[in-house]
Amino acid sequence: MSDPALTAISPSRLRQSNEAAVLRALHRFGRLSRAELARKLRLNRSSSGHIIAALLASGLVRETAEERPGRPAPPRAGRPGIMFELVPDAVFFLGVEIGVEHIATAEIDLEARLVAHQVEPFAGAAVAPEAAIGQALGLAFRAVGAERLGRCEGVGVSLPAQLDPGGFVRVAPLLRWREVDTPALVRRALPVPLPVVVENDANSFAIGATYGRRQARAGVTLFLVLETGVGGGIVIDGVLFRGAHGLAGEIGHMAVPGPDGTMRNLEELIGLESVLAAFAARSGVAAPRLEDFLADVRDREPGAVAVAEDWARGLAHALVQTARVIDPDHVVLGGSLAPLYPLVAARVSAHVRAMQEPSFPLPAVSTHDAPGIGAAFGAACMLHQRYLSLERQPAV
Amino acid sequence: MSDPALTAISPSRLRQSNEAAVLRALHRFGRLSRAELARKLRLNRSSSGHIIAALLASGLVRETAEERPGRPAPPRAGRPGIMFELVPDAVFFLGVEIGVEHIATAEIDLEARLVAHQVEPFAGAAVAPEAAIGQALGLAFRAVGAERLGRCEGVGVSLPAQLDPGGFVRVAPLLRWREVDTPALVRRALPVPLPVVVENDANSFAIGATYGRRQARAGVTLFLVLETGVGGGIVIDGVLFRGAHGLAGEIGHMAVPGPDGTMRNLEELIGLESVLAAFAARSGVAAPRLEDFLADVRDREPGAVAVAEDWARGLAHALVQTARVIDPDHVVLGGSLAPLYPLVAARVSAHVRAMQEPSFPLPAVSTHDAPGIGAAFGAACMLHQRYLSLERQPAV
DNA sequence: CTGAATTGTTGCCTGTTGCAACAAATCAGC
DNA sequence: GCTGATTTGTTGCAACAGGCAACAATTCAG
Repeated sequence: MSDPALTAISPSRLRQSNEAAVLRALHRFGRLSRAELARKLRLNRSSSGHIIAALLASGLVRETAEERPGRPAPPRAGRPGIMFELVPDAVFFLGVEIGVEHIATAEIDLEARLVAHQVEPFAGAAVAPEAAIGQALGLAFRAVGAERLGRCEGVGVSLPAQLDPGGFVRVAPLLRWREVDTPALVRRALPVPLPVVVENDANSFAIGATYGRRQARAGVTLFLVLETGVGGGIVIDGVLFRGAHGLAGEIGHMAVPGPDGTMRNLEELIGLESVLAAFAARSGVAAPRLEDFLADVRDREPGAVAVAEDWARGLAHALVQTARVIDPDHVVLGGSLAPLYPLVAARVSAHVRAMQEPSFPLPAVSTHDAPGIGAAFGAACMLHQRYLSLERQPAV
Repeated sequence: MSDPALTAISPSRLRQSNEAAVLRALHRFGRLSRAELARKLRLNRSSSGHIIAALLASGLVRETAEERPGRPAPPRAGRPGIMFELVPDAVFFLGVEIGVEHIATAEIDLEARLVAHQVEPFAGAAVAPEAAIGQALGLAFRAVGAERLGRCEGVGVSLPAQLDPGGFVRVAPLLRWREVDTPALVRRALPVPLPVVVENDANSFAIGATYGRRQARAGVTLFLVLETGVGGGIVIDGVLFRGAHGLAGEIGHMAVPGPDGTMRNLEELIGLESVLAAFAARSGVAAPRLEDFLADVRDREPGAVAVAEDWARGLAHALVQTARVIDPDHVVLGGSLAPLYPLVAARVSAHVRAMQEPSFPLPAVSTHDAPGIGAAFGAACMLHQRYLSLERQPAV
């Protein structure tokens, strides 16, 4: 309700905001001295000293004893600074992914590094929202001892659903949910009050992939999750762009001309099921597995190569159409079909170049090998990001 | 260079930021008392009193004498508040558009209302950058008396060019510019040092159209400029989204299936020249004017209607593809072809609905009647927005 | 060993907001 | 018309943040 741009800052919020800025800087640069912090944040050395003292007292930051082995500190005149770093296990964040076939959980520390994860089979469409959330949170908190509970600073939930900005589920066809006040259910299922974020699975994946790669934090990055469906998320300068209805980047149903020239849905063209079906038709294998297809492409079997070529053209078309709209500088491919990309990268590039005028700047395409818990990891990252943003509020 | 998210706040910046928040609130709500301001900005009444006192002293704000006639203030217990409002002519902002065929200027006041504008013919492609900028700024400042010069708080320049984030022109084919350090040229041509912003014409138009309509400030809005070319800009929560290379929303070269099913460039399909050419072919008129075409569509002449139907399908396709990527809640059409939209709105909607699954949320489409100075107005608005943002810096 | 450079600390200062109390101004009800 | 309730604006004081300048501590270069 209250527009953040229309909120004034009070001195206490100012301190909170500056402490968060120090935490962000430490997260980004690893270890810094008071003087370096003062320079980076445009503070006085005395002020950064005060802030460091407060963060030391709260246990979020500590002095680093040993020098980093990799960089032996170039000799410089002057008194050497005392380096500080985040205390990784001072706090932690949980993420859970409620999928159609499995539940995944992830725990990350203050440095946003994965410290624990679990995957468990799950009959998504057969479980009611309340039970599903209870099961997922139960799995996540089971691994957390009672003595560590107080150090949890937030829980993120990822769902294959269309969500409004507050996390309310409008409709989740794959789970057969409809009009579910997920945040309320999550809060009720929590052992202690905690900040909660509920987000779409593709968007969660996008944030998680951003957190995993430093260079993607600046600029505009499009993340695509290539499974049977094709999901997507957009991250702008490290912040998730949801769109008006949380559907930004969801290009799975984008219309793309198929090999025969007729318009098709993108995921009918480059989705996992369609690709395997096309491979089956061309190779004669009855129910091929993805690995078989990838192996055949690697071995340049003509049938597989033809299917891969169609895939490359479809992907290229989607990339070009998307680039025209959001002008990204990075595209990151994830999901189980992502390993196909390196095998046909040259073909994709050729198609892209053929469709664009030469002066048009092209995004760099890369793949992200998610270990199957990408969405849960990303959901946890959303709370890490929030914790390091101005609002380190007590609870929601 | 310095990441804004990594900059701490000092008490003096805090005050500046809170003063700007008061100005933004007054711009948005028109007139407010100290107590109302304190509630909206979550400040103490005493603090808002101090801030108002400072703004009164600087002449940016004044007491409003008479009650607003429209709303006769509902009777309420308690001492009535003293209302304040912006002083419109305390400062002003200039915008200039350097086009291919004309130069336009706009002057807006502190309330972002247009107070003066000019248009002058101009041989864009035949004038060197330095001379073009000199001519445009000369026209803009000629209307400003020497005694008002000190109240100018910024100049925006709009160009049909691809620009990097700093306003440096990479290439402007229509003007035949290449690698031009426009901000430097503008600063050199200014009579006094002033904040300067240089922006693409479609992006300028987008910001200007946002400023003109209140409800568009929140959410995601796509603006399309329909001329011979089709330009575009995206505004997210009132802030221009440029993309990685300033090309976000530039969907003119998006591939769209034409009436015969083959893929075509969007602007070859729905651009002004193509539409008039198709109309000429169908109607037999040699060199039809746009008004003739619109009149024929209105009169339901079969040839014109057929052309309009193709246009509607092309536009619908572009809208659907774009909606899949950025998920906007508003689409605003501008440019000389915009008046065609209301005549075929039902057809566009029908095509859009046919291409989307029913659950997909559709953006509301509307038209914006730019008086020919949309880009210049928008360029000025960018400086207004900047003035009301935290950074009210002395000059650049 | 000396000088230059850099860091961290320490008082003191300025400036901003928050708080509480109070006077002023209005409405509702008797 | 008067009283009480309510809201507003003002005022003095307190709390607290960061800036500044000076100083001691520590290191390197010559």
